[in-house]
Order: sequence, then C-alpha cells, then structure tokens
Amino acid sequence: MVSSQNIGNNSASLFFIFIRYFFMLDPHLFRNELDFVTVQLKKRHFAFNPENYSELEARRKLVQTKTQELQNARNSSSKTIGQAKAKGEDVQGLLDQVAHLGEELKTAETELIVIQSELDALMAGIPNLLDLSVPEGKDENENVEVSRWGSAPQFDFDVKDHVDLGTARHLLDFELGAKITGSRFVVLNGQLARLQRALIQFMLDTHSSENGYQETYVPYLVNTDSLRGTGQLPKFEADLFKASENPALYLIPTAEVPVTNIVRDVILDEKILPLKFVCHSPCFRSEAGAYGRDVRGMIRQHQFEKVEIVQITKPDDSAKAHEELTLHAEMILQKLKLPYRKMLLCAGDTGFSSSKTYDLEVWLPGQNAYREISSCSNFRDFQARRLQARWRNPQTGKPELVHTLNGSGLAAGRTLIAVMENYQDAQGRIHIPEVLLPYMGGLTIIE
RNA sequence: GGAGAGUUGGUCGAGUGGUCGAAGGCGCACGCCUGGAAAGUGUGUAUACGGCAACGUAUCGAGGGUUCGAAUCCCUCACUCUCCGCCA
Repeated sequence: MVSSQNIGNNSASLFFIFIRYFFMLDPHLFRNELDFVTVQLKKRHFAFNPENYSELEARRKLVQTKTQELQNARNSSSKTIGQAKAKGEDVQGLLDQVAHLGEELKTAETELIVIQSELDALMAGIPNLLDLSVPEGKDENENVEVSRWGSAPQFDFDVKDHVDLGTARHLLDFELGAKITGSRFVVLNGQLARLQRALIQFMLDTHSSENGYQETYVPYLVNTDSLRGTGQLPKFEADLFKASENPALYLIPTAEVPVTNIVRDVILDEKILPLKFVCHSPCFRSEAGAYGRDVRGMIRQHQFEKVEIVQITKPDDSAKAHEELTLHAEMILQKLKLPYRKMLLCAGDTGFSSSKTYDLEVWLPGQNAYREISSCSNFRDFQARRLQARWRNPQTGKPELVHTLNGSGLAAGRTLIAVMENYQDAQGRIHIPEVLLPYMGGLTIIE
C-alpha cells in the first residue's frame, strides 16, 4: 500500500497512472449514466452498489478540488518568490507565508491517493457492458445456437476418440508428457505432429492470403503492462504461468496479449484502420479453476498451439468486424469439412472483458458432442482504454479509443482432435483432409 | 557479462533551479500572395483530469528524494545506441 512517506510532489501523477491502468469502463459513464450502468451490470448478474460508488466519487471530487487549490497556491507563491528574487528583494517574508503549505498539500495528496485506490479497486472488478443483442442467461446452458454447419459423419463401426486413435499407433503419448513435465502435457509423434503443423500452416496461409490479415511473430513472454492492457491482470493471475520474478514476465495464455499490445500507447492514423493480424503461438494456461474437467485426452492442456486473429477497428466498424472475424474462423472449419455450430454466449457466460462473444463448437464423434474450438469476441473500447490504444478521429481532430476484437482461428490442438475423430476409418487410421494434402508431402492417410 | 553515450511534443532538436508545457527547424491545418501551383509569408498546431465557462491541475523514459519552486540537482530502475566478450 502507499505510505505517506513516499508521497512527494509527483504523487498526483500516480493518480493518473491509476486511471490509466485500472479504469476499464468509461468513468464518464459512471458519473453521468449511473442508472444505466447499474441496470446493464445486473444483466450480467454482477452485484454493483451504486450508492457505494457515488459516495466514493463525491469524496474524490471534494479532495481532488482541495488538492488542486493547494497546488495552485503553491505554484503561484513560488512564482512570486522567483520574481522577487530576480529583483533582488528580500524573500524571507514570502517564504514564511508558504511554510505551512507543504504539509497541508501532502496531507491532501495522500488522502486523494487513498480514495483513488479504493475507487480503482472497485472499478477494476467491473466487467464490460454487454451488447444489447446478448441474450439473458446465467451459464453455458442458456447460450443460443445461431447456426449449424455440416452434419455429423455416420460411421458403420465403433468410433474411437482421439486418445484411443492416437495412443494405439503411438502418435499421442500422455505418459511421456507427464514424465517430461507433468499432468496435462502431451507429446505428439511423427505424422500426427506433422498434421498439427500442417493445420497451423493452413490456417496462417488462409488468413493471410485470403482474409487480409498480416502475419506476425511475437514474444511468448510478456510483461505486466501488456497483461494489464488486455485484462488478464490484475484479476486473473492464477490462470497464468509466471516465468520470471524480476522483471515479472509471464508465458502468454494466448497470442491475443502480445498482438493486441502492438497498439498500446499508440495513436493510429484513420487510414490504416482496420488493422488485422494473424499470429500462431503456443499458449500456456495453468487452468487453475479447471481441475477435474476434461482430464482425459488433449482437450484441456497446459500448453497448446493456436492461431489467433485480431482486429483493431474504428468504433463504428466493430460490430460488422465481429461478424466478419467470426466468419473467418468458420471458414477454416468449412474448408476442413468439420461440422460445427455457432453459439451466441448468454450474459452469464460472456467473458469479463467481452461485450459480445460467439463460440464455435466443433463436432467430436469420440465425445458425441460439440466442443468449443474458437471464441470470437468484441471488446469494444474495454481493452483499448487500458491499452490507451487510440485513433485520431478526423471529425473531431481528437484521439479517441479504438475497438479491439479477436478470435481463435482456430485452436490447433483441438482442431487436430477434431480431424482425428472425424476422419477416422474402421482400421483406426486417420485420413488427411483435402485442404491439408499440400502440407503433408504426399501423405493421404496416417496409418 | 564488461565499458561508454543517450531517452524532451507528430518528428528532429535547444534547454539556464524561478512567468518552461517547454526555443528553433520539419511536418500538418487554415489564411495571405498567385490565373493555378511551387516558393515566400502570417496564424495555429500534445494529452489527461476537474469546471457551464473563464480557468485550474498534472505530465520532459519510470519511480523516489532535495527545494518555497525541478525538464534542469541527487538516488534507484527500465529501455535504446556504440565498443568488447559470449552465443543459435
């Protein structure tokens, strides 16, 4: 916590840093449209106490005004002293007059910082406001199916899941992953490892050549500023692997973090928007809250490969970009001829930072179920505010927040599972999807 | 890992402890000039917070300190560049 001893003249700048990093939603909205915000948060089943907020905010205003008055007094008397000194006058009298100011100012500044951190803590826990089209609902059971593509393949033999298919031919080795590292790690062998690489290549090529995304290669370790920018910190540290203490560095949970942070602290020219990036990376998740879920197989691993697509748009364009970006992810599934359904997440299942999310769920014959393979979200200005990612609006001449969006295009590990299970035959072999043939060096079946 | 030099607005680049949010150049915007343009010339040109506004406050890599007053002095850290070493 902040002690009064290290509060100096620069303490006011701390105040602005807090605003910069922890205000996820527009503070003006809370000051001017508190009722609206309260209703919106209720839809998320988020308990927000407007009275508590109003009281804090009133105190903040009072103390901030007082602090600024004292700063004004100090500044103007210092100026007077400077002028008097320049004329060679005796300034002792003036110095005596301001002797008490320093103490008073320090007290006020300290108080301001305390109030501000309370306000910040409150604001930091508040999720993004939902898009009006997001349906009511408390959990994943109330998500709405938007569309369905393809039909589940019919097999005239007993289908195997990817674990049986993979371990039988020693393509997947969970024991080896456990030996080398621990549970929820896996080793892929031979042609299956190649198939995953083919999937990644195929996705990168499709998004960069056909969908207009710029391919990027980024660091897999990120600092705390970057994680704050996209919203993983301070709230979700438990989901991350920390790789170094000093400096504090974390393994990325998704390429979204480094890629979206490309625009942190940048004022973008209108002409280059929208920015579209595609990036393959490994992803590292401690999955702290998921013990006991999907323990069998490689559905839920601590390390997996993913191709991420990211868009940075003007505010007016983000809704359309969200539809487009989701279609780009769907396109991969369609080209692979993998049956899937598109779900609009309900209020209770939409992630903390997102205003609207579509999940794509691929058909897994081995589980006889649809499972998430992509999540496409519009964050609107929620991340941009923390990132200070802006564009200069020619209409106003002012820098304004951009909108950020991203989606998995797709999670390669889970896509590999889907290919294995949907393309299996009676002998337990895996046929190579047509679009991947150019990447497999002539191989058509993994035997 | 060792040695040295840096970090100032959109950009380049000045900067003395005191009317410094910061000279000057470039860029950009709007005028003037011109038949039109270039050149020339004039004016303007950061961000955030509070305020109806006037205006006030803060910000010169980050954080602390000294001082009535810090871009300027002191301490810590980060980053960039150059040289040496090591290395895929």
